[in-house]
Amino acid sequence: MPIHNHDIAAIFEQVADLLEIENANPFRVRAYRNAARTVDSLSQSLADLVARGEDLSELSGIGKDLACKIKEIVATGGLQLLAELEARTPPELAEMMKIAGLGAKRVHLLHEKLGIKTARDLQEAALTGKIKEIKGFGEKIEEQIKAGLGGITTEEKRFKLSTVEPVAQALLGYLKGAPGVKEAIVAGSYRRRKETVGDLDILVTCGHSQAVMEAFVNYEDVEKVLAQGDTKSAVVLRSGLQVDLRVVPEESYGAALHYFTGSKAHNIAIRHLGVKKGLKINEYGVFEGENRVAGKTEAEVFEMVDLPYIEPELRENRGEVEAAPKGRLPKLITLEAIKGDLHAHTKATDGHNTLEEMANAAEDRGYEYLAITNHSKRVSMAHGLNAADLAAEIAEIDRLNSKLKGLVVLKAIELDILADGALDLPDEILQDLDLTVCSVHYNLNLSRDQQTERIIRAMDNPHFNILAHPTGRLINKRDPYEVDLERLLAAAKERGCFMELDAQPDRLDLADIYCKLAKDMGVKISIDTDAHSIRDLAFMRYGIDQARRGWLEPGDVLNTRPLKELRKLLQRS
DNA sequence: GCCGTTTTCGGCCCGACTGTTTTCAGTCG
Repeated sequence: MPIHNHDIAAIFEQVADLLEIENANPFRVRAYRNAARTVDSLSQSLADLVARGEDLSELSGIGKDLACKIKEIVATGGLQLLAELEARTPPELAEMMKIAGLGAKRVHLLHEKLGIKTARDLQEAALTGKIKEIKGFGEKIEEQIKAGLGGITTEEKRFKLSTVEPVAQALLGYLKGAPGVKEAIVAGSYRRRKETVGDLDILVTCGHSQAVMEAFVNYEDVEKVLAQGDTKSAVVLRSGLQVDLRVVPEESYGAALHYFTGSKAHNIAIRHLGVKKGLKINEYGVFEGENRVAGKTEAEVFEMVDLPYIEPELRENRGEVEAAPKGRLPKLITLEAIKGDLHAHTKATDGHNTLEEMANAAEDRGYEYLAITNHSKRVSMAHGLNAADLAAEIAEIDRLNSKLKGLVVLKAIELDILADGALDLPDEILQDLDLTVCSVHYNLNLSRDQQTERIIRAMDNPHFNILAHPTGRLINKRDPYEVDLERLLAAAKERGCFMELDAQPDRLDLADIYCKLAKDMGVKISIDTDAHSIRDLAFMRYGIDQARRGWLEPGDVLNTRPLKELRKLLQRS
């Protein structure tokens, strides 16, 4: 079983939790949490890096000690330190920290004073009223614990960006209508356009904050008020989505927007630059001693630490803070740069619109081209096309193209990559196409090596152009299949193939960190909607969001090319 | 445990709200 970066990050998080409960040096705890974050957002596999003998202490937040620990985890699957911690401190205590109101200190006290080791112990203590008798605890905290115990096993709930968007926009509209509100904006991971959002952070400037806070907690969709103060309130909506509202003075708007947009790691890096220049940076501004020297706009904040403006999508502390002063920030792709969509279905298989309807909708979007990529025969569930069906579709597209003025429909197909790496239609028919997208739909459970080799074998076919939804993941539903993306990218580069960024909000596949890896390795990405209806063509903007998070510029993207140039790029060999 | 054009030792981002308190610790983001 290969060790994933995610597994290593989880072990470091667990170590951090247990150390914190043991009241260890808080900076040591932070070091483990920082390392977990670094490891989790790395696009290359640590197991591979270890195998290649690379120096892991080059990674930010990883020193000599943690580099050794990573090697230990890769070699043994576990960590001696964690085993020792778990022998001293019951691991279930770490789970308890997920209960609202319980942190490391209180969990430690529960263990020390009442001998609580498990969630069951905790429940019993809460029900028999023992908890409120501990000094520092009370009635309310005991109630919070009782209420929180039910949710202890559920995983951290994150909502898809596309799910949250209408909720956020409705609430934002409501708040903009509240008395005295001047500016209102959603910050946080929503503004960074992360594929999933844990909660909403809304920032408001206004005359009198109390009226806004009142309006906020009385919003019709609010189920529970978690906190209500003069400058900060928090609620849970009926959907379970938590929303935090912050009110700041106008002169602090930029600093607050920067602060609440995050990410946390980015903010820490920026503050670190501030500290070096003798500046204090917080949500109210940039301060030199007592004097506010900046804060009205975000650009001012960056300027104070000698940086150009950094786009929200880049603020993950994945190199943007280092790249910015060197003038090496990417000029991120925008929706307007897209000249066409290279993955779309029609009624001929599992789409909902006809060829002509799809073409007209694409033309309405101002596209130069649209590739029709219906499923091939192996995907029988979607009534995949056989060679004769495809021949008929090609003829139909030719007829349509002779009528169309502003748009060219490209003759294409979404081929299934069979378990042995063969493509599921004969080469004779494929040579009549403008391009192919190829994807894995079945046998998702192969080993990492087998899956990688299967796909590379498919790329060996000269008709293979674009690997569609390259990891097969469905956000919050299905993990990516095991595959060595770095090898796939190297193979694609060698053969003149491309990777898709599938813009379906359920997929967003490739993920941001792999888009950046592809860019770094010189493999172009095709941002496609995989549309099954004319409405789905609008998913392109989610793909753009993800591409921007992956540092992609127009030049890194295949379908920013005019048709003539696109055709040239699709010619292999 | 990490990190270094002030440092290889001594720093490490910062503020709001809540609950249990009589001035503050803990939690959270």
